[in-house]
Formats: sequence, structure tokens, C-alpha cells
Amino acid sequence: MKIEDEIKSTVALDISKKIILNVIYTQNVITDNFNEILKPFDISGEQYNVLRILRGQKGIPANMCVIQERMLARTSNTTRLVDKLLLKKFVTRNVCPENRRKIEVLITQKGLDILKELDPKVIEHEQSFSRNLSSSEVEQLNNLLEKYRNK
Amino acid sequence: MKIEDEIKSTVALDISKKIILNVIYTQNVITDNFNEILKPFDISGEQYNVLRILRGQKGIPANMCVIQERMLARTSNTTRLVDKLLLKKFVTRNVCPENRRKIEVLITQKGLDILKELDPKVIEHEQSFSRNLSSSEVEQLNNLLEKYRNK
DNA sequence: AACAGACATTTGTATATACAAATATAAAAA
DNA sequence: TTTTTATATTTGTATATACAAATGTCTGTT
Repeated sequence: MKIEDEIKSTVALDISKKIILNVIYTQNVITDNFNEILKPFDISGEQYNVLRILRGQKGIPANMCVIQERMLARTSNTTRLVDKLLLKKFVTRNVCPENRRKIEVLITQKGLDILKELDPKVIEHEQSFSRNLSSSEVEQLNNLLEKYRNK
Repeated sequence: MKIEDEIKSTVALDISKKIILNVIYTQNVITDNFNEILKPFDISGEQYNVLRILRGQKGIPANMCVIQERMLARTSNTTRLVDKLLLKKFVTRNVCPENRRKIEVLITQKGLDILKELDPKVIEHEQSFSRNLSSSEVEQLNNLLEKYRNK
């Protein structure tokens, strides 16, 4: 569906505006869809994102800065995000012995387990969208987005 | 900058995942940038969006449903959004005389004025991104996004 | 050792959002 | 006319987020 129809626009849109709306709207579709997947697991998209970062650390503890700079949306509150994960016992949190300003966050087995359970659903989610495009179109879309956003 | 670098990814990403991250990240860049523009005007992106919808009505009152279905992100709380605009006197709100379940929302002159002041800044914002692409690439990006998100 | 400045994280507060339940009105059915 | 169902919006509550200020720790300088 064209973006004008999605937002029931009555006037013709400038192409520059159309792209903006298209990117925002597409992101909404993706995340709404993804939240549906996460809902039964009682975990938010941001929390999932943090767990993924921690798994990617392969056992190396991550401190708050590291988590923050790897997140998609730089939130101002990594602390409370990790709090939630701690409550659910998906992570552990300890003061770093070498530098006590830092916090070492690690994913637990329980955290790894929930990620493992989610993995196939997440892959299916990702592919369900890219299946709409040919493999060269997928490449193109990636390149165009990267080129587009660079200020 | 490539998305892997933006999120400091250590592992190679699957192309389907890369697109997702690229769309989300690009949307973040766009909205962060846009919020900077809005900040001095003490108005949020959502509030701006509602004002645009109301201006598009060209004097025809909009009720809550209409506003909601034209918004990019279907928020569950149009009421409180309109409340904020009402406080700033950017809109008026009245019970619809024909159907008293409905609410008629109209943009005020003050609302039109702030939009007018924002117009050139918004256009510059939109174009600053699309200037990175040729006109055929802009078309392509639009088409690919529309094709991509359709489930 | 004492101090200044930088760094990493946390907390306070105000605002925003999500979701469910509640209210109010209208239209249709019994 | 009363009851039921649908529609439109609002409210309550819990959670999330943004931004600034505060806390605790470290490093280098005097």
C-alpha cells in the first residue's frame, strides 16, 4: 500500500516528505509486528535488544556505556532497562573490580534460553519482510538507506 | 556509515536483519533530527503531526477517529495529545452538535501561525536527507519501502 | 595528601505511552 | 419503550522515556 493511502492523505505529497513518512511508517510496521512476537514472552523490544548485545559479548561482561553505544536508539536510561532484565533474572549485574565506577552486566543461562526460543521467530519475522523483495532489491534498499541518512 | 558500524557490531549480519536495523536506525536519525527542529517551539513530533492533519482538513473539523487514523503511529491516546495542543491554544475542541459522542477539533490561527513558521525548516529537514540521493534513487527508495513492508 | 576535572552510572522529576476499563451517546432490535 | 449492541472518547494505572542533576570513582596535578 502506498504511503498516501496508509495515512489517508488528501493532497499529493512531495517526494522528499514521502520518503520520510515511508521510513517512519515502515519502522512502525516492523516494530508493531515484532512486539507481537515478544508479547507472550513478557519482554520489550529494547530489553530484547540489550539481551542480544549481551549474547554478542560471548561471555565478556558489558558495562553500561558499551550497551548504550550498541543500541539502536540511544536511550538515556540503560540503568532501568537492565533493572528490568535483572528482575527477570535474564542478566547479572556486578561492580567491576578493576574500576568500581563501572558495572559488569552478563547474560544468564535463563537469558540465553529465552533468546534461543525466540531465535526462529525473530528470523521468520525478519525474512517475512525481505521475502517481498528480490535479493538484488534487498541489497539496493540497504545501500539506499545508508546513503540517504548520512548528513 | 554502514549499519554494522553504527551499532558497532562485531559479527557479520544477515541481510534480512540488516534491512530491519537500517530502517529502524534511519528512522531514529530522522526523528532525532526533527525533534531538534521542534525543540525551540516547545512542541513534540506527535503534536506537530496532529497540527498538520488539522491544517490539511482546511477548516473541516476533525474528530478523534479521523486524527487517529491519519497519524503515522497509531497511538492509543489522541485525547491527551489534543489536550496538550489545547493548553497551548493551538486547537479548539467542541462536542459535535449532530452526534454528541464525537468531538470536533479545529486548528486555531495561532496553530496555523506556528506551522507557517515551521514550514521552511521542515522542508529543509526533508530535503537535507533526499539530497543525498539522485531523483531516480529517491523514487526507488520509496518504491522499495512500500514493497518491502507489505505483508 | 589534597584538589580539580573527567568518567560511569544512578536518581528525580516531568512527560509520554500502552492497554484495559469506564463513560457517554447513538442506533438497532425486541 | 426498554434492552442490546456498536461507536467515540476518556480515564486509570502501570510502565517507559527524556533530560538534568546528583553520586561515586578514578586520574592527573600541585
